Amino acid sequence: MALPAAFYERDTVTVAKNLLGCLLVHCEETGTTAGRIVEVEAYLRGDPAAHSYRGETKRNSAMFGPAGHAYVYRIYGLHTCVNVVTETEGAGEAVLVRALEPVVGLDLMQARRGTDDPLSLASGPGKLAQALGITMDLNGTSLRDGPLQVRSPANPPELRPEDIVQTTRVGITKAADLPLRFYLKGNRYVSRR
DNA sequence: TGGTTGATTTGCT
DNA sequence: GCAAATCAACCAC
Repeated sequence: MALPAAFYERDTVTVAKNLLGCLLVHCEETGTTAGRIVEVEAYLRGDPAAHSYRGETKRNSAMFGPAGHAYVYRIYGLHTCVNVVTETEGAGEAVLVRALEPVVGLDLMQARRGTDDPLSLASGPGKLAQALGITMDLNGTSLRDGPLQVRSPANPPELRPEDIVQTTRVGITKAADLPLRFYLKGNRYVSRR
């Protein structure tokens, strides 16, 4: 089921850790695809690596919108990345979803990604967006009642603190030393170890 | 208004 | 290991 607004209206690191194990679901006419979130990164206020660092712009405006909505952006002209907006409206904080373990609609994901290897379907921010068919028109939409949703699994497995690895973020040049990346320990679908 | 830049992926050396 | 692909947004002039 969809998560309550209060889930997102907490400090971003807490939300990031609690998103691990949740499902990211995309429902559309073509079919439904979904995956379990196994890797995330937090982007905070005052964080030089965050898109919100220099204030609100046309591109990052969704990051300053209400918590529980999506911030979707395009990178390198060809890849799309998905964020979960957190904290309070105007904070400019979000969690980047970096990897999924494919759960629903594997055939559709394989067709979109052009590969059969389950380990390559969604093990990266650009890959998972492509696998789920996420496009820029989902930018700013609600993750609680829109076509793209975050849901709690039917039987949430118990997640202990020692099951989560905390380390530095991937692919950034600024604030590269901050330990704001989180992933499920030992999970084979994370983007890199 | 023009030059620069990525929260990436892929394929080739 | 490294470079290309590819473009909208951003920022300095």
